[in-house]
Amino acid sequence: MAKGTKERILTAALEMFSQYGYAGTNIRELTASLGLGKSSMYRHFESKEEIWNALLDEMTVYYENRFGSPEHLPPVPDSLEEFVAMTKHMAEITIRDGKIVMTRKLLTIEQFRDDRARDLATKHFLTGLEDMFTYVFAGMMEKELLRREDPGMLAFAYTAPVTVLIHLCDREPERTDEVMERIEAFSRHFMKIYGNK
Amino acid sequence: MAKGTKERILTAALEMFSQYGYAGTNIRELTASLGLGKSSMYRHFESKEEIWNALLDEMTVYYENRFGSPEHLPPVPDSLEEFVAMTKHMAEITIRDGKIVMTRKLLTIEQFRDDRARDLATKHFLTGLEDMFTYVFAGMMEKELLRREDPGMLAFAYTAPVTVLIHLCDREPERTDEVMERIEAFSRHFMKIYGNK
DNA sequence: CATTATAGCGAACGAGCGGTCGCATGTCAA
DNA sequence: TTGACATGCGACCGCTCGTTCGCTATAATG
Repeated sequence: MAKGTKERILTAALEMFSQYGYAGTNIRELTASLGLGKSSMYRHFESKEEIWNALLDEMTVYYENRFGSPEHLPPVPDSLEEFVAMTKHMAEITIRDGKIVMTRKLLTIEQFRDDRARDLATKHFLTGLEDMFTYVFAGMMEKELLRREDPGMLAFAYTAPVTVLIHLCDREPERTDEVMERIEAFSRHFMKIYGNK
Repeated sequence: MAKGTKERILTAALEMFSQYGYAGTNIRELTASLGLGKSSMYRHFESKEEIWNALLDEMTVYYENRFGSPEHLPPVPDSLEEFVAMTKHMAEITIRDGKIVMTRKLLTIEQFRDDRARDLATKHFLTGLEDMFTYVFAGMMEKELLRREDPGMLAFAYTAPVTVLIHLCDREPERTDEVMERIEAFSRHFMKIYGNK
């Protein structure tokens, strides 16, 4: 009669949904992976769909905490080298943290079927990072670290390639190290192009 | 006894798989959408999975034709403006052609479940365009249109953002016009940054 | 101690799944 | 005309799905 059963179910669901999709996941396997009987799940959720909705709720909250408010903006770096280090660190987290990876995979898989997943996908994969880096680049321009350009365009030009590499990593995790190197190399290239001498 | 039944089944399958995924699609609905009896499908394919494999075969062939051989490389533009026009035209096709869109969606949805889909996804979303534009940018550097940089890095920095926008379009097709404008704006920005005066 | 709520279990249910079977029909070669 | 083959159909089969049910054991409440 463990207290954390509901959370364990959600974790297992995230794991299976992100691998096989909502339709490709069945309750029996899900509960079995927790050493739980099929029917016991229904003590905690009304239906399979309620699990799905609970997961999307979690993701919405997570997104709000991570990107939703100004106080969670990263500090504006004081040098180009610091920028590279900071973004490398952020990429490291976003690629190695299993829960974040699974969240991304889930949104990738279900974006065409579920409207909430669709909206979250656009935020997670595009606007979230874009807004954050628009702020960072604007700050770096203030500090004369970067040449004056539209910071929004720069944010897009920077975050989109990183996003593509992160997706590559989700797809082929055995290439994680290679991807991390490419992210760093791209960051350096980007700073070389846009940085003030 | 239409001759094209097999092809019609494949088309309908691509349509449904790309929307609901392989697991979320059932044969009854698929055949019904063609005005065909459920069992008639088995005259043309041994199983649901054989349809899936046939679709992947088609995609592999399509990829080979589009990106696989040197003779399908685009001409190297003679001016920065020509580059913008060319890429805009390519984007237009890739975004508006229903079959290409569905292929992309299918690979997006199934990339974590099926190894062949995974490999095709990496090619379609990354290496294909990258190789093509590495060639284009190298050519443009020869013609002194672009400053001399690693053409591979430039290809990545250019194609990845375009890919992200195309994915946005797959997810929210009502934003197609906006996305096309962003692609053009990004292309111009890119030429402004890397182009020789 | 008695009672109630909570959280687990296996059996079973109806629906829907992928797939098979036997039969009907149209086409075409002999 | 006949026989063989290709293509269609609806009925049906066995299985798996999400879900429900009745029951038990433990924990909390008074």
